[in-house]
This record gives sequence, C-alpha cells and structure tokens, in this order.
Amino acid sequence: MGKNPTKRMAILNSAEHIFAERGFHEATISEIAAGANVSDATIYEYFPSKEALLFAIPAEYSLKFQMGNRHILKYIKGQKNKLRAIIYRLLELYEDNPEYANVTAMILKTSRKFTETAEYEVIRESARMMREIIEEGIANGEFRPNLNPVIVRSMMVGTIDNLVVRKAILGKPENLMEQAESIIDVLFNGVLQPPAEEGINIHLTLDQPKKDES
Amino acid sequence: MGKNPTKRMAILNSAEHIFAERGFHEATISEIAAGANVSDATIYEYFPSKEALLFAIPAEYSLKFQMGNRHILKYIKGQKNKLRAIIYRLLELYEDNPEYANVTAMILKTSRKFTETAEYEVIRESARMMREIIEEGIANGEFRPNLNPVIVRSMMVGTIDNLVVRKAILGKPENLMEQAESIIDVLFNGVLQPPAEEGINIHLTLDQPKKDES
Amino acid sequence: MGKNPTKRMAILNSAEHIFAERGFHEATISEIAAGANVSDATIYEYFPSKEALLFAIPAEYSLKFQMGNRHILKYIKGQKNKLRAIIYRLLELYEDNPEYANVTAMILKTSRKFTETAEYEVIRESARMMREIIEEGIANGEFRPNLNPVIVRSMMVGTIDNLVVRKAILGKPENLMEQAESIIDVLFNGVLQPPAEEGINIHLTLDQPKKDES
Amino acid sequence: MGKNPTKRMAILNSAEHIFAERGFHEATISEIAAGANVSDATIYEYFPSKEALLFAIPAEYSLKFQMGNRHILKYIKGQKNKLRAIIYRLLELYEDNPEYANVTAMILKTSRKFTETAEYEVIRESARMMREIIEEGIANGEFRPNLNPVIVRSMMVGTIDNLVVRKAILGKPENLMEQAESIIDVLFNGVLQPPAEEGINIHLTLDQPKKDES
DNA sequence: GATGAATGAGACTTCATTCAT
DNA sequence: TATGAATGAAGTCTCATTCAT
Repeated sequence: MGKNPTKRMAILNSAEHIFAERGFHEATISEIAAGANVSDATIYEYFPSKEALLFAIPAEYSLKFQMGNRHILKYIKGQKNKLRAIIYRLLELYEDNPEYANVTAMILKTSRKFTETAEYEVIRESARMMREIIEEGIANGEFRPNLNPVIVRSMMVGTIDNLVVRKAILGKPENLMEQAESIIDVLFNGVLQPPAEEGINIHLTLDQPKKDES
Repeated sequence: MGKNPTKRMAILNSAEHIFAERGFHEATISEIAAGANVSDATIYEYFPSKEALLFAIPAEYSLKFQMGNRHILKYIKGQKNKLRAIIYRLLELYEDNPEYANVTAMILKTSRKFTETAEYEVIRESARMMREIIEEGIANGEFRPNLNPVIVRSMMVGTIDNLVVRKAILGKPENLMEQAESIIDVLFNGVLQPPAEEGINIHLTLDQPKKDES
Repeated sequence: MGKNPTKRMAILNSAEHIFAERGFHEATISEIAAGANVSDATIYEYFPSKEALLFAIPAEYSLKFQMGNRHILKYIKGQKNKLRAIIYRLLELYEDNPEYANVTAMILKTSRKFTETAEYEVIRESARMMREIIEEGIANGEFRPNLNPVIVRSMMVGTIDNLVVRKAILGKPENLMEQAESIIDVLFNGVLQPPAEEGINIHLTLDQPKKDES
Repeated sequence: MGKNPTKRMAILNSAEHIFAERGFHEATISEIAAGANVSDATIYEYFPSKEALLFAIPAEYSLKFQMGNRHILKYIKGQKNKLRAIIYRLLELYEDNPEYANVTAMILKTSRKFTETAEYEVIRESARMMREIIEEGIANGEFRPNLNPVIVRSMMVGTIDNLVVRKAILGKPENLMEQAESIIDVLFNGVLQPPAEEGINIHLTLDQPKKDES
C-alpha cells in the first residue's frame, strides 16, 4: 500500500487537473498517471479505484474550508457579516483552485454516488452551518422573518456554482471574487427598488376656530 | 435517415428517461433502444451519435419554453412581474418534466460541447431575454441601479438548478413550484430586515387653550 | 446476441483447442478469437464470459454421450456387458475428441464452480446411471455382493481420467481404445491369480489285497 | 536467498493452504505472504517464482512417502501385500494432509510443467516402484498373467485421485482410509461373481466286492 | 426503413516480480 | 535478511458504431 504522501498528492493533483479538464469518463488513468509521473499501477496503490480517486479530491479542500470557517466565524459578529464572509471564502476557494472548482461544480455536485460517500460528510456539514447561520439571522431579527433558510442557501450556493460553471465553459466571469459584492448586494437587499422614501408625516393641528368640520 | 416522427419521439423520450436516471456515460445505446422498442442500429438512423441524441433532447422543450415566454411576456406589465413569470415558468417546466430537468441541470449545463451546438442557441436566447428584462428593470427604476444583470440572472438560474439537482439527488424539495414565492421573495427583497421604520415622532404641544379635549 | 450456430461452433471448437493446449488461465480470449476467425468482442456476443465459454464446451459431448448410452444400453443384456459398453464408449469419446478429453479431465473435473453449473447436470446423470448399473449387477448376482458401487464407479472413471491425463502430459498411452480390454479385465476379474484350479479329486479304490496298509 | 528454514516452512504451508483452497491462478502471492506472516517480497527470497513455490510443495511429502515405502516394503512378503500396503499408505498420506492431497490431485497432476521438474523425480520413482511390484507379482504368479502393469497402476492411482477430487468438490467420501478395503477388494478380485464352483462330480462305481465298507 | 450481427478501440484493473533501503 | 513501494505487462470485457441484408 503506497504511503508516500508526496506521491499521493502528486496523483491527487494530477487527477484534479485531468478530471477538471476532461471530465470523469473522458479522463483516463493513464493520463492521470502520466501527469503524476507514476505508472498506472501505482495509482492503485494509493486509491482503490478511479472513482475513489475522484471522490478523494475534495477531502482536503473541504476540510480546510470548513475548519477555516469555524475559526473565522467566531470572530465575526452578526449573521449578516458571517454570511458575507462565507460567500467571500467560497469565491476565494474557487478562484484560488479553479480545477477543484470545476471538479466540484461539474462532476461531484451532480453525482448521486458521491453523496453516499464519507468524503461528502464535511460538505454536508458546511451546508448545515450555512443553514444555521441563516436561521439564527432570522431568529435575531437581522434577516427578514418568513425566509426559507434552505432556499436562501440554495441561492448562495447555486449562484456561485453557476458562475463557476459559466467560467469553465464560457470563460467569464474571469474573476470570481470581483462578483462578491454584486452577489451579496442582491442576496441582502434584493433587486427591487424600495418604494420612494415616504418621509415623515407631521400633522399640525392649530386651535383656531373652524367654521365647518366637514 | 429515419423519418418516422413517432419513432423519433420514442427514441428521444427513452433517451431522456435513461440519461436522467443513469447519466450520460452510464446509459447505453442498448438500454435506450430497448426503452424505445427499437434496435440499437435504428437509433443511428435518427441520430448520428449518442452525443447528438443527448443534445437533441432539449430542442423541443427549450423552443416551446422560449416561444411561450415571448407570447406571455407581451401581456405582462412591469419587469418585476416579467421576472416573476419567468421564474414560475421555469419551475413549472422542470416540475412537469423532471427527467428533462435532470438531463439539463446535471448533464447539459456542465457540457462544454453542448455550448457549441446549434441546439444551444435557443437556450442562449432565453438567457439573453432574462438579462434584458433585468436591464430594463434597472433602466426604468423598478430594480435598483448598480445591479449586475448577469449576476442577477445567475442567481435566478443557479438557484433553480441547485434545487433541481438537490431534488434529483436528495429527493427534496419534492415540489419545485412551491418554492417559487420563497425564491422570488429573496430575489426581490433580499434577506435583510430593513431598518425599523425610523419615522421621527414629533410631539408638538401648543400652550393655547383648547376648546375640546376630545 | 450472436445467433449464427456455425460461428458459435467455431468459437467453441477454438476454445476447446486452446483450453486443451494451454489451460484455462493461460489461454486468452484473443487466441480463441483468432482461432475462430472472429474478433474478441464477437466471443462475448455468444458467451457471457470466458468461464461460461469453458463450461459450454462439454454440453454437446456429454449430451450426445448420455443419449447414446440410453439408446444402446437398452439392447444390451447383462450389467456386465453394459459396464463394458460404457467403458468402450467413454474411451472412444476421449479418443475421438482428445481436446475435449483434456478439457474435461484437466480443467473441468477439478473445478468446483463447474459442479454448480447447469451444464454439469448431464454429467451428473451419467454418473448416476453408472452407479445404477453397478447396483443392479450386484442385485442380480452378476457382480459380487458387498461391492461399494461408488468405489467401483470411481475406479472406472478415475482410471480412464488418469490415462487421459497421462496421454496429455507424457504422450502415452497413444491409443486409449486399446487399453479397454486391460481395464475391463482388471475391473471384472481383479489382479489376483485365483487359487490353483483345485480340480476334481477322484479316489479310486481297487479291491486287491494289500500287504501293508501303512 | 532466504535461509531461515522455519520461515521457509511457514511460506510453504501457507502456499499449500491457499493453493488447495483457491487453485493456482486464483491464489495470489499476497495471500500466501499474509498467511505466512511475511511480506510479498520475502517469498521471493525463498522461492524464485510463484510456480517454483507450487512445485516445491510436494518435495517433502513425496520424499517421506517414498522413503517410508522403501523401508516398509522390505518387511512385507508378497506383492499382493505390498500393493495393499501402498494403497493404505497413499490413502493415509492424503487423509492426513488433505491440502497437499488437493494440490497434488487438482493442480500438480494436471500440470505439464511439473513433469519436467526435478521435484517430480521422486514421484516418478514412486510410480516406477508400483509398476515393478505389479510386474513381480505377475512374474511370481501372485497376479494373473497378461495383466498390463501400467493399467493396473493407473487404476490404483486414478481411483484414489478420483476420490480425493470428489472429496474436495463434493465433500464425500468424508473419510478416505475407510475406502481402502473396497478399493483393494475390487482391485484384487474384480467385480464379477466367480462362476459357481462348477467342479464336475464323477461317481465311479466299480462292481467288485469290497472287503470293508468303512 | 429497420436491424442482427460484428467489431475496433480502449479502459480499468490485477498481480507477479523487482529493487533500493 | 526483510520489505515497502513501484511497475510492466497483460487480460477481460464493454460499448458505440457500422453495414449488409
């Protein structure tokens, strides 16, 4: 059983690269092996199957992401600010690791099997965390009541995934982080122009005799 | 080249079903052929390749969807209401055709090649139309200025796709249409609680005798 | 699904040839395919796996053999003669089909899996038939009582298999049929020299006066 | 080259066990190594190849068997009794070492290559010895003339091998030694009921006066 | 137009074996 | 001596696709 962590990483990186570029089925073990400068057989010393190799890719990213979240969110006050932080972190993760972004958004997120995987657990926890932040925001009055927290999360995640896929396929937006404020703006404030500032109604009543009270 | 439109539809329907259930690569021509009660070879009388068969699936749906949009939007006043209508129509389309929904959200949307296809054109037009509606809403003051129309559209589309995939993989939400108002609510109004109507209370007391203390 | 019986036979014959020559694992599908003038893939149109192909080899032989037995034995009187006929038929089968003989004696007979196969049923029936003939021979007094029928059958079958394997490996005996009488002789009469023919004791007493009766 | 005889035996025993249970090709070096509590590579310190490991298994058994034969047969008078002793010893060997029995009967005996091996020499000698005993039995009148010694030996060996294989595959006969007398009985006496002692009765009556009627 | 039959191409995976440590 | 790690070599099987009928 292969134990060399450097080689393991080389394989994982190569796999990430090839899978991102060509998709799971189009990618071949030979390509991945070549990219990692190992033989085909060596890959099977480190991963039991091509699919297991795919599913192993997110482990480190998602763990680091989620641990970073736990660490950082402690220092952030307000659910609004926490949500903003998460959006930034997610965009940053995908911007810094575009190949991982593609693997995640284009392969793993549409894989039924991945959901049943141990590796998926961390991702599930991330999702849970987002939902709780939203729920707490509703509870403490930062967010509007009657929001559906799952839908709100789907908007966050779905929007970002959509941008990742668009970037992978169409090449734009080139820069993910630059979209952060736009996303946050819509998510927080919505698209509608609020009704014109209604101003203060002041009713002055002066005690002068009125002729008619009609 | 096969010309029997009934048989063509049978193949297309079977393909939609199988692709939705098992994914593109896991699906086999034999399965699809069996589902359509034709032979493998017959499929090649109607479609030049497995991939072409996949890409042919959305044609009718997207055309009907887009023509419906054009027709209906004429009668709807206000960009806000148009956007609302599109969200409803999209959710309805996916709810009524869950297999098409899966094929679209899980296979086609992540396919680079599909983008280069003639069949993609209609979808591109749909996207353009959405963007224009948003732009017009900004222009006419219904929507807030400084919105990024592409981001707004990504939010709409990404949210809905995310829900479709979640439904396919996790089984929930069971009902897509029921999510419409939640989505629209967040998209239009955002998640933030608007600052409490601060309206300044001014108490004017005039020290002049009053006739009535009613 | 391949249906051409000629091609099926060609594959079967080639498989028999290659398996007999090189053994199951050493034989490759490619070799077998080449021997049958078909492509590798075609083999899988006719047989679901390499193993299934192996197990399909005896079907025809064993069926023909067993049906021949049923037919012929009706006309043979005496269990002794029936046993003799079976031994001849078995040796003839293996002599006429030396490759089948090898496949049977060297591969199938030592395969646990083959025993669980439908194809094995006919062979099981042959074995049952032999046992019954022996049992009847014991019952009707042709054979010695207290014989163990299963052991007797094992001697018949084991001896012949042993010769088949010797021939395959050492090249001798070159001719199987020629061993028939030797086998039958030992099986029927055993190896022991019967105690010297005791002959008839005739005591002649002549009434002549004897001098001495010592 | 490994020199630790304990470890060598551990490997040999594990190999015997695994080969017997799963066959030569189905067994893997890794399994065998695990069974011997050594690494895969260590096996190659003691045996040059998987095949050589297989062929090394019978060495000790066959040597001990054959030396035992030489020793014991000296004290046995009569070829008939010698044959009987060999049958007993063979059955005992296989009964006491069922895994070796399987390896021998199911793998080695059908291996062309094994015949060309140095390890095979002892086995060849055993066979020669059996043949000689039979030949001498024929010569000295214990056995019937006109017997084919090779066939007789094939009957002995073939029968026993057949039982070993049956036991391995079908589980019966459970006990090999118990079959000894049945085998010997048929081998020595054959299956046929000898013709009823026909002895011709001749009654001679001489019409001459007898002195005594005792 | 429909298809039964055939196959080229290739991928994943396994495993005996080697070798530096 | 022992082995962890690496790999060359190969084989089975699948499947989209073709084509003669």
